[in-house]
Amino acid sequence: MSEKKKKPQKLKARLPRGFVDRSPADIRATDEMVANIKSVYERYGFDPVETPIFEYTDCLGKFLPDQDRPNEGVFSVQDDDEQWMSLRYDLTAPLARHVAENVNTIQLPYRTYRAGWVFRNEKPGPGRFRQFMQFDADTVGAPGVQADAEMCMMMADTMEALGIKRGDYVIRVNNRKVLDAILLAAKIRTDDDGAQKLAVLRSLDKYDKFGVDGVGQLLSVKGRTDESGDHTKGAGLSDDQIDLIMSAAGWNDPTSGPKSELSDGLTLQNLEEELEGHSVSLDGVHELSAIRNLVRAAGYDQDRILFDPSVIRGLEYYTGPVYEAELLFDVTNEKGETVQFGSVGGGGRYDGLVKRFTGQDVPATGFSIGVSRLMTALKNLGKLGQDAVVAPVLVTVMDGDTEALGKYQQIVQSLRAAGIRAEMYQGNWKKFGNQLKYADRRGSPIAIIQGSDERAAGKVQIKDMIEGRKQAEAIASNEEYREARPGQFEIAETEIVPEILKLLASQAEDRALDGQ
RNA sequence: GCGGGCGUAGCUCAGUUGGUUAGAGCGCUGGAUUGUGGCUCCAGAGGUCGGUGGUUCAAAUCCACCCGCUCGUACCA
Repeated sequence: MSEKKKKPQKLKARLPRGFVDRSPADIRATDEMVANIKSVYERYGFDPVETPIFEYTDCLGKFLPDQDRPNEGVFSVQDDDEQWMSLRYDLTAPLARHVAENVNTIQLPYRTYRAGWVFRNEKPGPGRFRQFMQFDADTVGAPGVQADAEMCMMMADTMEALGIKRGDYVIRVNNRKVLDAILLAAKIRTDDDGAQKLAVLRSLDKYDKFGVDGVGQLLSVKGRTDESGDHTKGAGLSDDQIDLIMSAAGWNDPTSGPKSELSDGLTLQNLEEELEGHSVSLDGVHELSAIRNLVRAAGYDQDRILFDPSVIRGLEYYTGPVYEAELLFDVTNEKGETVQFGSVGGGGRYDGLVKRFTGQDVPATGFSIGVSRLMTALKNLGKLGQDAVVAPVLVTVMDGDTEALGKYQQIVQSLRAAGIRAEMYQGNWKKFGNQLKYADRRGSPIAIIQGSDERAAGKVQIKDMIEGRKQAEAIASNEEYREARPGQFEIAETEIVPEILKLLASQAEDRALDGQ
């Protein structure tokens, strides 16, 4: 056998799927967004609180099946005492734990917000990650629908604070009790552990995606087959049952429902009429009407807050009003395709979540914004990163002796003291060309050059990198190019700070003009 | 989870019916040029052809399984 030369196996650098490294631009955009959201919540009188990213698995939710492996979908590890801990998958369950644990010291109603990373161990997709940021606001200990109405208004205000125009978003509101009443009226099976109920809710949730016909198929016995030939089993309802649900939701009436001209008053009226004849509870409808009256009185019209029976949200813990924020404008992704963006946040009333710990009723309502997701949309809308951060001014190094280096440091510090981003070149200074190349690639607006001649004369060369690039286009030969030193001028050392400030201001002005 | 498509250099891709040493462009490094980015020219580095096994005299190419990416679907606290 011929001996193949064996190379040391290089370790493959790789990121677990569904996770991303965040770029400077992303981090700055997120910070900007989070600050905007925060200012709205603060104005509404909410205070921050933060919980750790790990919790004991049993505190996270009631979703733990009795298996030796904690629920799929969450990242879990065992502590050294063998207790299961999990990375949180939302911010609501940890908040419920926090409130339950501190119920004696927390003044209810407790109005609180927090932003944080959450983790889901699921299949990632475009815009869906296994680590993403949520920004939540909750009112704990508030039983009335006023609290829900406030949440809806605050969500609407948040959208606008982020620069999303009125009409480009809508807050859709529904009520879990309404859904329950409709399902009761339609005589959905109750002897199957809620399987049919879940199937029906999931079908209704697809209204946005598949429309009336698609939902009808999903509700029926036969189910729905998509383009790829994949078949989804139906919920098994009769035509009469489907009819009842459709007409309660108002989907067989073109003047009602979410795709109409936003006539949510009709939707509510229609719901009430449909449900009245079936001797089921009208509480849900009445709650929705109350929310409607509250938000309308506060000036939030149906172009901002709209009632929509297709809003389902999480199937597990919501007990009353549920709401979600949807973007209405088209989002184009980096491949140039138009993407149906849909919901960027949502929430609802979860009256049972704290009670799991305390046994006492602690009604709560809150919502969550998908920060990463919303950021993608805003980026595409051009609402973020408008004023990109200008790269630092580069002080180049011509001589490596202590005296010269000291001088460069002194220049850098004087710029910094004046509030100018500045840095001294930290690579191999002996290749001067590389220093300017570095400045160029890095996007530095200005390079400062001081060789021994300049130092002796108390002068520095200021090189306007942007102007230099412009002038270079007219120069063909490299010799001439070097000779010309485009965009460069000499000033006295003492003038560095004012000259740099002046040049930066003029560059900023040029950028502003270009942008128009 | 289920179904389709794809996987060749850092990136975008070519690679004939299975046939010698797997190529290009861009990028990267060095040089022309010890104090000036761009342009131009020269040179160089960089590959387990996603992995494993199989068929064959011979596999980047054919087959099986696995992994990854991607599209649809299911699930989504």
